[in-house]
Amino acid sequence: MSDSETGFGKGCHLHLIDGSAYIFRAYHALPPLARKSDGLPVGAVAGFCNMLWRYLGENGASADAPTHAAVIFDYSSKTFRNEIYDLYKANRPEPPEDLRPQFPLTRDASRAFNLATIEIEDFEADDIIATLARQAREAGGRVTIISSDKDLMQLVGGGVEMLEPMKNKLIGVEEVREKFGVGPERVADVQALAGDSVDNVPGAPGIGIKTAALLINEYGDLETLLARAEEIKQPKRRAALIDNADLIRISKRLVLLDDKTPLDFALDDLEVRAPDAQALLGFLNDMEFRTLTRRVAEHFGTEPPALPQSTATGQTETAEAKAPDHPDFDKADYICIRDLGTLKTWISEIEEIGYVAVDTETTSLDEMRAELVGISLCLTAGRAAYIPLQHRAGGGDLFGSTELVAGQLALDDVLALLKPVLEDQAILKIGQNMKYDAKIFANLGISVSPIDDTMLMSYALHGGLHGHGMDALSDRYLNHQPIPIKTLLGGGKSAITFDRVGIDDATRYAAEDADITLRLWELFKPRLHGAQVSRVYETLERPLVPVLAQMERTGIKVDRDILSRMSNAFAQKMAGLEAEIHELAGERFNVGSPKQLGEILFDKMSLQGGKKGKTGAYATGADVLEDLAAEGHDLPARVLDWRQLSKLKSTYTDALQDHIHPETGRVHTSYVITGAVTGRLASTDPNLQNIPIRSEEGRRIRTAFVAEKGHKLVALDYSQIELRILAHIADIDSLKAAFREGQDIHAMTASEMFGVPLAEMTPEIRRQAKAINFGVIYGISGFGLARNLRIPRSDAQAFIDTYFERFPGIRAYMDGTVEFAKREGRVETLFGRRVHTPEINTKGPGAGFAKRAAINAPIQGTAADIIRRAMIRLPEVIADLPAKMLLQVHDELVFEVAEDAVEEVTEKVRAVMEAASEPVLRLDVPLVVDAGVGDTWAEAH
DNA sequence: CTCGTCACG
DNA sequence: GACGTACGTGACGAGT
Repeated sequence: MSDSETGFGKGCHLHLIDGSAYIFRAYHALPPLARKSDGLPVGAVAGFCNMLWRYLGENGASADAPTHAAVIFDYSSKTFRNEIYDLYKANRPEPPEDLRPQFPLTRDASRAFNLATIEIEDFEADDIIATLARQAREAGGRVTIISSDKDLMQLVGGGVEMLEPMKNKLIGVEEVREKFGVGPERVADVQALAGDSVDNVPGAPGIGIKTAALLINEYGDLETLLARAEEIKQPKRRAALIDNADLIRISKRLVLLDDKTPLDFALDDLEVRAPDAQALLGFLNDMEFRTLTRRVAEHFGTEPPALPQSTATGQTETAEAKAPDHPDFDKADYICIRDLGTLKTWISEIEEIGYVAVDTETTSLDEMRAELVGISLCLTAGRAAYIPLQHRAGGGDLFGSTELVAGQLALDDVLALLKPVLEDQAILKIGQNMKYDAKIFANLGISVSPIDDTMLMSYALHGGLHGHGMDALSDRYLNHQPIPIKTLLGGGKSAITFDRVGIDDATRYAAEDADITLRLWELFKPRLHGAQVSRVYETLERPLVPVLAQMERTGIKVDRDILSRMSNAFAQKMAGLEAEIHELAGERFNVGSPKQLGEILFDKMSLQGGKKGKTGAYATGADVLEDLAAEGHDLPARVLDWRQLSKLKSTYTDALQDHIHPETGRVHTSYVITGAVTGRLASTDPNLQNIPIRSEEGRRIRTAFVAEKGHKLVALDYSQIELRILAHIADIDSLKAAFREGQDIHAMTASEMFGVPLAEMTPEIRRQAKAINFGVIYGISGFGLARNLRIPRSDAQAFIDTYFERFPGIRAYMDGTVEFAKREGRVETLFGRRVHTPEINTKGPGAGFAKRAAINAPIQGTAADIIRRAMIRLPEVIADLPAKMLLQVHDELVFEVAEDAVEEVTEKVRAVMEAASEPVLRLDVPLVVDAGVGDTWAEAH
């Protein structure tokens, strides 16, 4: 330990930059970029250089500037940890091909910036960082580790802190505690227990960070815990620790950073040096980074060197222009409006500007039950206001006070002033998930229009890349973490509603939401055009908001008595089955527990079946039980019956009753526009898109969905829409002709493939062809088809080969789509909706998923776009008819129609649906819509 | 709070 | 050459 004999000491500040993490960040954050002159991939290098330049800019002037700094890299993926555990990081994908040649270039870049550049064979960057941090700490200096790697959190404390580079967030002991539930010195213990699937650290099965922290806090440290594992009360936990003690100890050695890495230099060698203009400019110029070269040249007051050739423009610009925004939220100017004068001033300003960001605070996420508590507005970034309206005193008497807090404007007065603004066609109302706010205002007789929605803008721009909730968007695009609602409302049983939140807290929270919304809007709005998704946003996303809001508020009538009677019947049958099952098993157990069932079947009765998956539990899915039942075992057959009833009862007949609105007597689902990456909607609370129909027993549940007296339910659905779209996209003449002639498409496929004339078609052959047709839409694989049809894999593969031979255009479509996705990172529907496929160029099973998803997305997505177009047109078409649109189930729309108008409505809706792709898109195949009418949904289908 | 299971298109 | 796979969802109970 002679390394403290250097000049580094008290007053010194060492920055340690995790170079490898920077590279991966840069690589994934930026579009692929190649050097113009020779095509060398340099996107990650460009991003890396930009980061370093920004880093130097931010730190050079700061009072807390580092005196010493180094960039540390991983030497290779193999380290001493592989000696301890050969599977360490074994499932880490290989770096992408176009990244590999950039690794040495990033070292060159780091040196060009005159930063000490360190990598050591056999040791991870983390170990080197740990060693340097220890040395600096022992010498009395301070250390800042610039990285987001959670492993490094072990090092925090005693003058060492971390800086999360993207969010610019400091991580100290408190933040580590927040993340791991223990202090930095025990982080490795928690990691050893919890394991890490990314690095393939085994840990203890069934124990995550939460449980691990709990145990470590109770027993002090890992060794004590392992020594006293017998004392643990929970049998599963106890067993997990005792059985895996060795693995846990190995895990600890894997996660524990080695702060004794042999180094052949001293801290003093890391002293910060100004970059050498010549060297840096030379390197940047070599890389042909035009913008950065110019910027750096300006900084040094020299001329940028001449480029190797004059054409080096284009892509480099776009890549380098993507510096994240850094709005300063600290300066935010938020007010609370408590008098009408101030409100009027704000309103005149809104009228002048012509737009405003709006957000409502309410007592519930369910718009049908929510009460308005307050409204926030934002005019310009940083300037926002909150209008408290219905805050109530918290605590108080046992029954919950209903007293309004003083100092709030009267709801009616405020709405009277705001209604003209919210309904003014010349004022754009901007929201995040506007459907919610629009429904709240609709409850109060206000029809908000026109609107913009930042959530939908993000969906159009970034579908497939990430979620579109406000927290995620703010974090990602504004580098700002909004106040979590949990800090105001608490969690779990003791959670309060927003009306019980203090007005000061509410103002900070609500005004911030409107502020963030406005900032996101300013950022996204101009990007829509550049990304060529303006039309998608304007014609497929935004106009859907009022349509869905109306459908959701209308709801569908559900007959409680029918459900209740079915629930009782199911309960009786289940009890009978349960008794039989216990009898067959020879003991009582919870039939609903896959774990207990697995043990009964495979341990006690020793039937054939294997362990599965990460948790080590037996698989007891329907396919497994069906196989066992087919072998003549009664118990699994009974369990299958029991499960069906259990599902129907708990998910449908019981749960649906709770969703019947007390006042309307109807069920009001909520559609999530951004719910599926393909453009499909998702339905929640309750999900009305998965009401049973395939089994006779389940189908009866649809008899509880009824029409109002004097009305009928009319259901219209697209016939084979996805196969028709496939025929069009892949341009398959024979399929297109079959659809034009109205043939049975599965029979026709079977006939083509197996050479059976249509007249001699058997149901079995047709069934197989049908499975293949579906498989094609899903991105077929021999394995998948074999499993679906329960035939040998070789047979399935032979089917697929025959299919592709007969329909070569389909294979061409698939290959072309995957090719496009690999090149562009996304696929598109026929209407231009973009679905990103970030995983497609990775190695490992993820790429397989991404490939099939890429094949499926244009088909499923185009179908979704078409029904969206129909839904958007329909309100106007049925406006003067006694008909309401109630539900959408992907390819089906359900209406409630006065009896005497059924025929007219059906034909008008059918016409709109069948022509929904036009005039933008003229399909080579007809779209056919089937219709059904009845008193209940079961009859209408 | 995650997993297995199963309902739909 | 092995691996692990049909696409897209949401809700429930069990178990921790």
